Parts: sequence; C-alpha cells; structure tokens
Amino acid sequence: MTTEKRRAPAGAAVLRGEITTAIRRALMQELAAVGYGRLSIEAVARRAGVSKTAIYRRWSSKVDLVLEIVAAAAHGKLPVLDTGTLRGDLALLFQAVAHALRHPLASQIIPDLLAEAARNPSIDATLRQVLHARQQEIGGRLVTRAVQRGELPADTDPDAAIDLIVGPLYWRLAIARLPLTDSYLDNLVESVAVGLGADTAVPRQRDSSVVS
Amino acid sequence: MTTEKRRAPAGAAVLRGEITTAIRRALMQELAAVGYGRLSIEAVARRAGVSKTAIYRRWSSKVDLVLEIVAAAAHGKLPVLDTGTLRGDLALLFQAVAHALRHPLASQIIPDLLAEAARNPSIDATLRQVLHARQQEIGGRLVTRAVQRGELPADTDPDAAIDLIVGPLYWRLAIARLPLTDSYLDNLVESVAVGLGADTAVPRQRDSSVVS
DNA sequence: ACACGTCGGGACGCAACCGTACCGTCGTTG
DNA sequence: CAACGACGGTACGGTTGCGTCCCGACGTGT
Repeated sequence: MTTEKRRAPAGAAVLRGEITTAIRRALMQELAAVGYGRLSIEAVARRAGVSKTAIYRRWSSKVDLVLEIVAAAAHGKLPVLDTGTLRGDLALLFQAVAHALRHPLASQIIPDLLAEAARNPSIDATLRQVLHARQQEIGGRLVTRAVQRGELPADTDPDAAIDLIVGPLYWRLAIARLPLTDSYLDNLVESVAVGLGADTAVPRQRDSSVVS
Repeated sequence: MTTEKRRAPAGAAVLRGEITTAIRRALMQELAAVGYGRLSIEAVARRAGVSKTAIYRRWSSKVDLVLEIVAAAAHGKLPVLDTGTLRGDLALLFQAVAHALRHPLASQIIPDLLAEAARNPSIDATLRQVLHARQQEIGGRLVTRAVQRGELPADTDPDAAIDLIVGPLYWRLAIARLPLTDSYLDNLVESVAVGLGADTAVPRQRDSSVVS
C-alpha cells in the first residue's frame, strides 16, 4: 500500500459538505415518506438533487446509509435530568420525549425502524445502542435516584419501570397518534409515579427534600 | 346485465378454499418476513405454491389483499371481560394481549402495519377499525365498570386510561421485546390499577414503605 | 354425455431500481 | 502554472415485480 506516498485529497477532490447535508435531509424525508422497506437510493438522490454516485461514494450500501445517519441523528438527545423529585424527573423526561416525537419525521421514522429492527439484526443492534440503551440508562438512573430518595420501593424493577414510563407516551404519540395536552402530561406524571409505587397525591416530602 | 340468467359457477369453476387458505398463510408469513413495504405478490404466490392469477382473482390489489386478511385475522379476538374487579379485568386483558402478541407473526406484523398506517390512509382506517376501536371499546367498558364499582374516580379519562393500560405491555412485547413473566404481569396489573387511581394494593395501610 | 365457464399456470410488456463504469470538471498542491 | 485525482453526473446491463392475457384442465348441472 503506497497510500503514505500519495498526497491527501484537496481542492475539488474533497467531499462537499453541503451535498452530504442534502443527502442526510433527503434520506430522513424519504424514510418518513415511504419507510425503510420501500426506501430507494435513487429516490433519495432525486430528492436531494444529487447523483447516486454522490451517495455511493459516501456510504457503501442502504443499511450503512440509514444506520449512520439515524445513529447520528438520535445521538445526544435526551438531557441529564435531576430535578430532585421523581415527579419532576418524570415531567422533564416526558417533555423531552414528547418534544422529540412531535417532529413529524421522528414520529414516522422511529416506529418504522423499530418494526424493521424485528427482522434486521443490523438495525436492531443500532437502535438498541442509540435508543434502548439510552432509555435504560436514563430510566435506570431515574429509578435509582428515586429509590435513594425513598420515593420508590427498593426492589423496583428498572426494566418494568421503563415499560411503565415510556409505554403510555409512546403509545399515544407514535401509535394512537392522539393530541397531547399539558393537563394530560400532568396526569400521566402522577399516574406513572403512583403506579411505580410512590406515595399518592401532592408531593408532601417525608423528610429531607434536598438530596443531590 | 344478464347475470340473473346465467347459472352459478359450479364444479371446477369455483374457488378452492385450500388455495385461499394457503394464500392467507403465505401472506402472513411474508408480511412478517419482509414487512408491508417490501411485500410482493409474487413472493406470496411463490410461498403459497400458487400462481399470481390465483391471488388476483380473489383480491384486486396489494392493499385489498392485506387489508382483508389482516382485518379478518384481527377480528373476534379479545374476549368480553367482566370479572367483577378492576384488577381481575386488567389481568384478563393483559393475558389476552400477551397471548396475541406472543405469536411471532403478530408481534412482527402489528408494529409494521402500525408504522405503515402513519403514511397509508387505507391501512390507518382499517387498523383503527379493527384494533383501535376495539381497544377503545374494551378499555372504555373496563373503565366505566370500574367507575361504577367505585374503584376509579368518576372523572377518569378513558383515552388516557387506555394509554396507561396498553402502552407498557405493547412497549415491552412489541418494541423492547423483553420476556414476559407471570410475576411481571402481576406487578403490572397492580401498577396500572394504582396508576389509574385505584386504592393501593392489598388492603394494607397506605404507610406501606415496604412493598413486596 | 356434453357443454359450460372458471380454474390455475406460464408468458409477456412495462417500469423501477440496483450497483458500476466512464466522462468531463475543478481546486489545490508542488 | 501544470498535473493530479477525486468530484458529480450520465448511461448501462441485470434483476425484480406488477398487472394482464392466453391456454389446457376439470367438475358440475342440464
């Protein structure tokens, strides 16, 4: 390999970032429009206003393209949350999830890819990495802190808690596609908190409320 | 139209039920294998061991085929439930849903079609008819009876209740694809019941910092 | 026994897409 | 300033699937 002796690409021989950006945007739109199953490279190229070669020079195949872009888009989303109370954490988490799923692109792409993950190991692995792992981490932290505060029983199952936290919101936004109001979110916070095992009603702190 | 004067088809000129059945089965398998997006009539015909014509004689297009068969398969599933208690109703409903989603075919087909419904009005309408409407009906009845028994507050929002009931189980089975144990279901029944506003757990005192 | 008429099967034309090879273009580097 | 070399775009063969048409086969009703 004489790669060391060749000079680095420069000038017109370097990838133009604007075109890469256009491909990314077109892919997301196309993914939302037709889904992963019907996704075609040619359609992405048409929508982006570039040639197929421009895509194949950057990614080797359809899965590569989708995985890289989706992973990048889903990375660094949810914030670190520590409001001091279980209900505060839940409210913040729900706001973040709701905001993410309000994007029409996300609300169409995510269910589609989750369904595709059931039959495509590569997609499954990537989604588990960027979505599930992240949710488990955040949910696990949320539960752990709540247990430490004494808001939840010590034997709370983190996985079950995540189901209870994420399930209802995901169902409403991504499946049933019903509107989401502030009062609904408030009620959901209370329902989930109580369902997890927290004391009912107004957050009367039992003792020291400041734990950080 | 002289259809009245023509005699009815008979003998070899009548649809053979065995072939119709083979097509149905092949469609479900193919749908689970490649999803609605990539579904092809030819693949269904190959898998069923019949000719394309056999399919086109029965259904006019791909959407017709999928909609008719899926609607039929999803029809008459969930039982009428009235166990006398909210927790009993929930346990029974969860058992039914879990049983339905245990079928690998269903657990792959349903999320796929739900995702496809976001962009295909025909599928959306059909699914709302056979799934959502049914769930809303059952969930609504469950809530109504619980309210009448005094187990739930009178102002319980049926839609929100359905999110809380169906969401966690659907998430675990269809999205996260984690295993489902009896103890998990028991805990889920209790969590959902309490989350909906029912009195906590076994008639212990609400002090219950120790919950097992 | 015969005619009826739909059956399932194979073949065809058409369209879309994949992945690649080739072409002229263009900016940087020596 | 000239050569380098990857750039974006077009064209191409191969593959797959759609929807339709024609064919012989076959079982019932007259």
